[in-house]
Amino acid sequence: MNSASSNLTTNATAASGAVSPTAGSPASVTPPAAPANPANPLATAPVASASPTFSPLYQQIKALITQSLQSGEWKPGELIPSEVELAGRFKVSQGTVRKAIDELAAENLVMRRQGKGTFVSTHHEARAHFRFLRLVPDEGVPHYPESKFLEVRRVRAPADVARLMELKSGDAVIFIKRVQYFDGVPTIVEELWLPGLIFKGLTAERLVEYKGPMYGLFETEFGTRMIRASEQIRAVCADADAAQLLNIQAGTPLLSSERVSFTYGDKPVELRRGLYLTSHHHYQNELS
Amino acid sequence: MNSASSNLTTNATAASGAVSPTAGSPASVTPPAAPANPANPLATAPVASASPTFSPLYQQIKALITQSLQSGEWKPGELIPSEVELAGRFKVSQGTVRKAIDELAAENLVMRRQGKGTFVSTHHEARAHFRFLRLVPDEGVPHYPESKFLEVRRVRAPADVARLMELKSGDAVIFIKRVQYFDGVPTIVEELWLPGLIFKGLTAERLVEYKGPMYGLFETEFGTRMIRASEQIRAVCADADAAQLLNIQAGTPLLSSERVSFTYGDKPVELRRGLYLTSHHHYQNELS
DNA sequence: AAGTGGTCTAGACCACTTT
DNA sequence: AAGTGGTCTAGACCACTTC
Repeated sequence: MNSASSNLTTNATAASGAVSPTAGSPASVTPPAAPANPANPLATAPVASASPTFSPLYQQIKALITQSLQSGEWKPGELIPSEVELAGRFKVSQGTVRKAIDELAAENLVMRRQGKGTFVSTHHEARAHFRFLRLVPDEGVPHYPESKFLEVRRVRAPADVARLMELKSGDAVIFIKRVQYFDGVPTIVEELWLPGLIFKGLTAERLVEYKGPMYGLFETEFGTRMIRASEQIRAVCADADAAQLLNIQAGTPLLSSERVSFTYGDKPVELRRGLYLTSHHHYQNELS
Repeated sequence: MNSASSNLTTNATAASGAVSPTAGSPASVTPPAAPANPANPLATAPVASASPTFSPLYQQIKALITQSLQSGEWKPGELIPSEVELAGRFKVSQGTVRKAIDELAAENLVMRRQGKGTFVSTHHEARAHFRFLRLVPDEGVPHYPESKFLEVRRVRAPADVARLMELKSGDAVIFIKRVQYFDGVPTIVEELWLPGLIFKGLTAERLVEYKGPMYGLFETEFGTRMIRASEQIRAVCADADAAQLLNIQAGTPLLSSERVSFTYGDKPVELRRGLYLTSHHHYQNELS
């Protein structure tokens, strides 16, 4: 319909100059020299009252912007077009674009910076690092642990892993096992499962040479950005393996966390099972 | 200044008719018959550039509304005045009131319902119940546990409790100990500390006869509404006392949670220490 | 000075609820 | 029909950043 890629439902494609809802006169019905003709694009379709698939314009704009984020048109860390430009592209007002971006910012998909513009969020940022790392020291300031990788293998997904990641049992996955150290003290034993299809070229070497959070590497090297995660936490006893790796006695109570991380479209792209030693650290959570 | 109780800083008191920023012409500089003179109330004070205490109008409105919530002018569950009415009261546009309420809704202080109005949030709601209860069964739907109260006493605050609740060591506090049962199975042992001053009339009888979440009782009977909490989670071993109460062996790993809850103004009003049995339940957390 | 996001206003109309 | 919140527009000006 429109020159731009706009594809707004039901109403859309209106809003430019003079598009009448149904068969009304082009730009009439408005007071003489009044402020303006809103050219309201929310005009419902001819007979479509009780619209079944009603979606506000700004939600449609939000979806379009999200598509551009997902497709990589604007990459993590980059500047996205200004509100004015997006408004022009989508043929809506700046206020509508603003509301769409407001929600994206609330979901941490983009970050606004007054005077500079709106940027695609990235895991390469101090700010983002602690959004998914909730284990903090009882004393002192939170900081990032060091990793030591024990295993990186291509395997077939066990049934339970496949179920949580919405794969088929036996699908190719990458299995990673590592220990994390805070100030030299082993504190976390972690096992990760990643879809083999997406993380094809992931090797132990790349993991080792990469400094910083793994989500940063995933985002940069594999174009897969984690945007949300769901975590289940329990208390368990250290088994012999964990005890040895964490240099503690078997039977020591540990925090067990099972996390499924999602990328755009609520697609699960990581299963992470961790055991946390909470003698000098704790899992910090804000309820609001 | 104003007829209403408005007390907006720096700018305020403008916005009615024609108030010029400094010494400019009353209602000039605008195009001939243009839409309107916004009578912008954000006009900075005469020489106050780089304003030290700049606060947007809607933040000031938000603070005023929060005050009314805190003072009990509008009680939990009640309808607050409409956006139009508040706009009139504060002498600002509806859009500004809307933005203030948007933030209050995002913080769960109020709830908007299209066509009906904006309501003060309350803990007497299925929706709110699980905002602070994160322990859910591995199988089946989340539901609320039953309580059995073991102790309700007035005591003097130990040093560690006083510190976390911003009281003085030795201040009067109410101590509560209870066990919670899911489907008859003891699963949570909890100790609560409440400021004696606020919860003066709280007795075991009232706790026992009250059905539903304690935060509901606190809100209704003591006018204290919990709006936020900070939680620290660890894994520990069950001691003899917990083992007996939960009907498990001493040494069984348990989730330990220490929660400080806050009311308006970030004032701590509850310390809650819980031990959770996570054999058939888990602590559910969404990272976003 | 120009460009960006941030705030504020005013007015229109839509969707929903209640009378 | 009236009232409420929800969406959309248009325009003005402010605060911040960069050139």
